[in-house]
Amino acid sequence: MTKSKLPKLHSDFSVDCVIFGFDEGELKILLIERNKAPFNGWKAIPGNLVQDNEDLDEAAQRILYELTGLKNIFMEQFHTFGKTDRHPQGRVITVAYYSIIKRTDEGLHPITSFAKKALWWPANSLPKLAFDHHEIASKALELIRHKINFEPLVFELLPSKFTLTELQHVYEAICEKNIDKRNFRKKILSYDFLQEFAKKQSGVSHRAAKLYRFNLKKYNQLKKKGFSFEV
Amino acid sequence: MTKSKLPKLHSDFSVDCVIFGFDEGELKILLIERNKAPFNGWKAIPGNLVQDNEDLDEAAQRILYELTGLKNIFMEQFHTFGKTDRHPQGRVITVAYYSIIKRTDEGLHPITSFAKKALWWPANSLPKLAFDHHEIASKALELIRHKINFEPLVFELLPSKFTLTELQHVYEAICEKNIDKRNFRKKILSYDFLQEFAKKQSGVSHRAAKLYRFNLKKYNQLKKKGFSFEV
DNA sequence: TTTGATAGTGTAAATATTACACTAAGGTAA
DNA sequence: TTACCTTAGTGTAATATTTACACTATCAAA
Repeated sequence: MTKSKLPKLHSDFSVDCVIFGFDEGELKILLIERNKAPFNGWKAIPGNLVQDNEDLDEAAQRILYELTGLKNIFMEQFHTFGKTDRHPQGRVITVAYYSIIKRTDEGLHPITSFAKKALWWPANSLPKLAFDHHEIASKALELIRHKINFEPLVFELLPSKFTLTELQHVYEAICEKNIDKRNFRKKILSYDFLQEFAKKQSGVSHRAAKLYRFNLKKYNQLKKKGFSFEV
Repeated sequence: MTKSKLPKLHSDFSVDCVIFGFDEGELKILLIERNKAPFNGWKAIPGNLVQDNEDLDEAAQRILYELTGLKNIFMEQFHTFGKTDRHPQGRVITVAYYSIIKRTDEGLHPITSFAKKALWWPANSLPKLAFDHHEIASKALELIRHKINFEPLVFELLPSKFTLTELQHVYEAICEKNIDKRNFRKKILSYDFLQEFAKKQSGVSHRAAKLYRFNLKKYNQLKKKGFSFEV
């Protein structure tokens, strides 16, 4: 059998995008309300079939945009879900992606009619979800709870200027534990990848806190030298 | 549109199994020699198409067995590779699994004619491989180099009775670094999940070393308490 | 000018990590 | 039977990291 006579193979598979944000002191997950069978009207993780000419990463970008309006979100693949009965229309496996972003409500609306709307939901109390999306969301949550201790994910959740207390609160909310304020500050500042702004916080009715930004360049330099981030 | 009238979806996708073993002081990877187009005669990671009625994990078990004769190997999914042009016959994504096992040559032979033979190859100097299997193998290697520091993978590579020196050598070979003997022993024994046998090593022409075994139960107890393994 | 709220800071004790070199045991060969 | 070769097995002091813990500083609003 020569190469050119081999039978053509065809596949249907999907990607699902688990997007986390942080707001009102808690971790949120981005859901859509489906506008299409199966599971019409159900809440779901934004996801859809991959096109034939599309790499998986590209598909994730396109699909997230079409269903939620969010663009240029860096997502990383974390698991592929493939139970035989996970999709009522046949054998469809799905490659799940995750990302962590600064929560925004601007431009948060579906571009196609596939979804009725897009909405943020508390990650700790998921509603009933379409397909096996509960399993997918849970696995993503577990993953970021672990990763947050070794990678600078939290800075994706915060605005570009933040106070150390805000930073600490994000850690505490996601890991569900209390952290000693002095030790936290000592440690995070010792890494030397946070940069102080000249201007302080304003508009608060108490002593204004210093504002910081995350210096990715410095972080990467440190990382290259074998430095290991841990909170 | 009601659920029952939805179009049937069909998929072709594969799994690939990256299996690591340890022998002659170095890490080995299990390859097959393909006996089928495309890439007839090439070396490849054992892998094949998933059947419609098969979960991914089951498929990995079946395919590894058919291509290499190995049975009941616990494998874990680690990444899905999905470039549009990765398969000459069309759009086929592949879910890659990895495992780490005690190297064996008994029963190491293909069950089906899909593979000419199965063989161990040094993981650090991969030959030319079919498809994108070089990328898959490299990613798996990177993964286990990282995981070995946080999970008790090494005990999968060793016989059930081993000496501390043997254990140390596995770490040194995989991480490509030297470890201080006294510090290594102090640390690994302090975790208290190694159990000493009454009988010592035999058949060596020097002082016989104590034999140990890995106590998974104890390890899991410690892990539950929030203990974190690190070498 | 007092009050309330959060920012910001230091130290001592405990623990973990590192660097480092000799003696012990057992088999082999002279 | 002794000397020797090879690998097993062990301890300590110096340094670095982690933990626990409580008060003063600043600012705005009342």
